[in-house]
Amino acid sequence: MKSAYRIGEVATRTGCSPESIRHYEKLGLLAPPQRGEQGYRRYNQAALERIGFIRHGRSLGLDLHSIQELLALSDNPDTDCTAADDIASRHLQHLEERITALQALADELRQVVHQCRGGKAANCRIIKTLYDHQPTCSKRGCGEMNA
Amino acid sequence: MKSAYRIGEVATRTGCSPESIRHYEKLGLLAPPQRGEQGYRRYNQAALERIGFIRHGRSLGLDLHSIQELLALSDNPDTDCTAADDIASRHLQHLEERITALQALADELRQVVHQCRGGKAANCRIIKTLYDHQPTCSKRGCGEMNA
DNA sequence: GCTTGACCCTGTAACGATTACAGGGTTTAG
DNA sequence: CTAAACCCTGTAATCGTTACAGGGTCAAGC
Repeated sequence: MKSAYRIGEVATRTGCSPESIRHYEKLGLLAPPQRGEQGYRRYNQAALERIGFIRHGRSLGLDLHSIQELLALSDNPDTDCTAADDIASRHLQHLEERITALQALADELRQVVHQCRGGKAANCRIIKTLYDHQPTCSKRGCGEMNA
Repeated sequence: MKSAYRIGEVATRTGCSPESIRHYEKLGLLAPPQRGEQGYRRYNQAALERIGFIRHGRSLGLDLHSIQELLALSDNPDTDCTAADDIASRHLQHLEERITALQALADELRQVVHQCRGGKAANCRIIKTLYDHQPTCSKRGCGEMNA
C-alpha cells in the first residue's frame, strides 16, 4: 500500500485533474497534504479515497458545497446522518424537475426541426417559431436552469 | 404602437432583465439603440421582438452564440436556412443525450435515497456509496455536462 | 556538461450567462 | 425638498474547470 503519491499520479488514478485537486484543497474539501523535499504535494491512500468520493459526487451532479457537507458528516461518524439523506433527496428532486423541463424543451424542438430543409431564411419555420412569444416559461430567471 | 420604450419597460414586457439586455447589446446580438435626451436607451417594437426571439431561444436552452447565428439568418432573408435546422437538430440531440444522462443519475440516486433514516454517519449508506469507486463515468471531463 | 521533456509550484484569467455591485446622474411623487 | 425609482458605465461576483504565465526540479539522452 503505497502512501506517497504525487499529484499527477493521483490525477491518473482518480480521473481528477491536478488543477481540480488543488482547487478542492483551496476550497477546503481536502486538507493541505504533506509536502516532499521539493515542495511537491504527497497524497496517501485516504486522500485518494476522499478524492474518489468527491468525483463520484460530482458525477452524480452534486455541487461541491453539498459534497463538502457530506464529507463533514463522514468526518464525524457519530453525527446524525439525516442531513445526508436530505442532500440526496433534494438533489434527486432537482434532477427530476430538470429532466421534466428538458423533455418539454426537446418536445418543443422536435416540432420545428426538419421543417425548413432547403428553404430561404425568410420562410424558415424555426426562425418564425422563435419570434412567436410563447416561451415555455417566460418568467425572469426561468431559462434552462442550471444542473 | 408605441416606439420608444425605456430599458425598464422592455424588461417587464419581455421578461428579460435590463442587465441582460445591455449584455446582449455588448455581445452584438442587439444593435446599439437610439438614445433619448438623457442618454437613456430607447427601444422600438422591432427591438422588443428581437429580444423576445433571444429569450425564446434561451428558454429552449440554446446558447447565445447559436441564437446569434439564427438572428443573422433572420437578418438575411435570402440566405439558405439549412444552418437553422442544423443548429436546432444539434441542440435537440444534445438535449436528448443530456436527458438520458440525467435519468441515469436519478436512477443511481434513487437507489441510495432514504437508506439512512435516523442512523449515524458511520453507517450511512449514502456516504458509503459515494466512497465506492464505480462512478457512472470516471473519465476526465465527464461530470454532469453543462446544459 | 547541457539540453530536452515531464513533472511540480503559485497565481491569475478564461469560459457562459447572469447578477450584483459601486458611484454617478435624472426624473417623479409625496 | 427629499426619497424612491429609474437610468448610466464599468467591474466583479457566481460555479467548476481549464489554461495560461513564469518559475523550479529532476531524469534520460546527446
